[in-house]
Amino acid sequence: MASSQPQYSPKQLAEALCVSESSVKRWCDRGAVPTIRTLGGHRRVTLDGLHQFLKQTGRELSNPGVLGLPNLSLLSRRHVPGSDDSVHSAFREALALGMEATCRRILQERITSGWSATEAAEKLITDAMCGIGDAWTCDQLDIYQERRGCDIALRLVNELRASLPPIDPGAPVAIGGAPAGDPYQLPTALVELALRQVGWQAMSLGNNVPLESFQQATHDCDPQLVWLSVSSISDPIVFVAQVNEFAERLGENVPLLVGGRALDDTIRPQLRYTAHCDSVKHLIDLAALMKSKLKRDIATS
Amino acid sequence: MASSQPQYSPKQLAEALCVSESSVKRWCDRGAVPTIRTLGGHRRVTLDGLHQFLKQTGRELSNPGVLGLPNLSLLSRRHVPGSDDSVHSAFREALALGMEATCRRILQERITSGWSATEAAEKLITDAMCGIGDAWTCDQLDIYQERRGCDIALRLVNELRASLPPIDPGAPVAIGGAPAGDPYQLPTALVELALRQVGWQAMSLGNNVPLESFQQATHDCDPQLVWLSVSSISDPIVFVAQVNEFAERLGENVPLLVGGRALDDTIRPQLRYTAHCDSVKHLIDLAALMKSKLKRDIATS
DNA sequence: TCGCAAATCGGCCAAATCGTTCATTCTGGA
DNA sequence: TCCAGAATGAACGATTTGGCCGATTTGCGA
Repeated sequence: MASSQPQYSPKQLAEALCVSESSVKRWCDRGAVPTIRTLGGHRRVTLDGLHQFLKQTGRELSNPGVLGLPNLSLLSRRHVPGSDDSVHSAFREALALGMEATCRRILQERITSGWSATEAAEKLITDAMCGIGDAWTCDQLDIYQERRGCDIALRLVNELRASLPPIDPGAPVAIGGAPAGDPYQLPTALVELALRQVGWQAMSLGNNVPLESFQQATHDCDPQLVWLSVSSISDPIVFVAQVNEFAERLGENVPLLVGGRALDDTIRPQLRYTAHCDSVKHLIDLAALMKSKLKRDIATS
Repeated sequence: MASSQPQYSPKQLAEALCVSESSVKRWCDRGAVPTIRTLGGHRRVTLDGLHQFLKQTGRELSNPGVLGLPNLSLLSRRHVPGSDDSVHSAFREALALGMEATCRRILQERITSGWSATEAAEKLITDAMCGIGDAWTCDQLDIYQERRGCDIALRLVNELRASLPPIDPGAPVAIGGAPAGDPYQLPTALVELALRQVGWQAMSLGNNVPLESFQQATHDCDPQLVWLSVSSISDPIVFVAQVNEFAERLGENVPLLVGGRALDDTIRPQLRYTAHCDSVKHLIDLAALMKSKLKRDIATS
């Protein structure tokens, strides 16, 4: 997360929230607002603490300006439906120009206005990378801009990943990645983020991992779920054969989720898999379902 | 080895703690922060003293970057680093097994015991990745372990990068990356980290970037320094020709630093470049030198 | 080694914040 | 409708904080 963490005094919060200073102090003392103290005993509230408070109480800053914060309600998802495009294009442009701080800010604003980390990341990043890819094939962008954009996006995803609450060690394990010949890191990183957010102990093996190595990893980690993110296929025939062998060995008990833009209508029918996901949203729903099913199975056994 | 502990001034602590310099001075005088004095009476706080203060008051650095410390609580400081070798092998093993938290802890202990972020990262990570590479070619490790290790290491480097103080917008610009056919992201990320730490506005273009795209980037960004990190070469003849053409176009005013394990004695003599760096340490020294030279040039012009 | 710019010193003061108390307003039930 | 309990907002002296100042020290380059 951002290295600089601003802090606010009760008076500032009071003005931003349009309540009295006394109330803010009481809320701090009651524990509703996470508060730290200076050595002399003055209350200080970090930005994280403020966000936590706002989220838990469903409150909004009626006057964010005094804290130097952007007006979140204007970005609210339901309030400005038509602004999606403008936000997306702003993000895409910033990513192409290597303006990492701007990208991070847009993503953060998206999240503070009610999107989940996964939703915001998927929408903004996949859209932007598609757009950059298109522009690149049209010679409007240079290769280095595409590469740099990938690096920045990966950093953002990793930051979101780090900001998630710690994983429950008892949670079911999921592993996955991108197969050999697939150089894309972002999709599998997004899948990992999504699964972690819905409570899986998800671990991405990375990109360009041969399916034999998936098999070894499955043996080592004993997962309850395996995903395969496929953005690029070098040899379709070999790919289909290897995936099917892998699926065969996985057996019935471990579901195999596949997805990715390389799995088009010519490839997909030839593959053995448990489910195909068109989007991360789809994946999340499936994963949540499987998690609760696992829980039931354990409870009944 | 870093023998003497780093020391911080009240002003630095103030920024890291998000309080005023006056308050830090008062806290020092009150005895809350263990303080030593220079002969002339200036206050200095050692890293140990800082730890003691943070632990006793249950406090965290809200802005650790300005002290060159990683962005994590210093409370969990178990000071049992052991010998260099044992630390290295522990890190290597944790990386191979995907134990990200352990890796992060070892790296941070290294930094809080006086190493700079760059030094610690280079020593631990390059050593570990070499070791993992060796074990992999010997069939002791699986491919997925190597890929996962790279991903984790890259995350760690990016976390250190994020914990650095914000870049001075007036600082000289440096760009660089790994050329086409080179799939390694870590080396160029480490170089970027190192340059940022010594005050450059460094931006990595990523891996697998064609030299033509380097040229475009040079045109777009107008850097004062360009680096080329080469860990793998597909076609040596083409590579040499392209690097030399690139160096030619760069001209005299923009130094080209090259490095990486692929530049062996058969390749290097054929290349045009300003300097070759055997290690990141070497690179840091050179970059610091060039930065001060730039400063002088600007001052005299 | 010397000189100079930047950092730090100690002290001072206005403004902010502390904890507390009390009057007022809001809320839900008899 | 009335009342008791809870939350809010305002006011108080005591304490802390943050910025300012001229004098001194430090660190770096010539």
